[in-house]
Amino acid sequence: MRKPCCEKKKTNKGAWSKQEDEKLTEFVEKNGEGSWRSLPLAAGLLRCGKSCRLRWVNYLRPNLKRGNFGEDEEDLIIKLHALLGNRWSLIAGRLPGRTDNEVKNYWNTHLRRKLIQMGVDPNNHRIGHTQNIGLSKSSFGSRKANHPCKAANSQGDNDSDDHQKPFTDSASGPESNTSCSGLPDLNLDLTIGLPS
DNA sequence: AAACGGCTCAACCGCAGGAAC
DNA sequence: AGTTCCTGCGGTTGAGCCGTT
Repeated sequence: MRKPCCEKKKTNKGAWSKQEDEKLTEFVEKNGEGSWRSLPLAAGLLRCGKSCRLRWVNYLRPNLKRGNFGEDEEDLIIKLHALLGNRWSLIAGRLPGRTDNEVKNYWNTHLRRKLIQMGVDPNNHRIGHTQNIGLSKSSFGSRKANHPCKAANSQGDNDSDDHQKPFTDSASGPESNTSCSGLPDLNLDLTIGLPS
């Protein structure tokens, strides 16, 4: 059995206080990101390392854009989701100043509904198939091959995909721009850079 | 003004992958 | 080669906010 990520009884949970934010910010600015597991102790925080990382990444990190998504951002998210499925970190990587959590929330609260209203199935981006709208776990399957395109194409190493590999190939193959989704030409330059 | 219901979003949970040993 | 540890990811939850009745 793997150890729990932190001593449950000794850590705070729930909303972060201002003091905790300050401690975390100060520590990370001084020592850099990483070593999340040992960070809480070193920074004097009664938090799980995971929780610290999340707080930093989603809220405290500098250069975070907060507030409403612009139309261009919405558009990009929809297009990227059609290609990548629920790979929020990859999608967020294309949106400067946005976090995966933010993108995921925005998708689930706004964009999914918007697509449904337009008669587009948010799961596979096909027009007209709006059944199984609920975000069931099965709708995308496991973390890997969690998109209809991937599932359909997942022979060989098609799945080793993402992180460093440019996307241009998957978007420009023989079936290129019409992609699996039946969407019209997305015409995206999806060369993925390393997330900063 | 109070009660209610829906919505939003920060935070948590569990899992998987890779690194380190 | 096998095991353990750490990190990152996606799914889910729940407190709080806001609009409606």
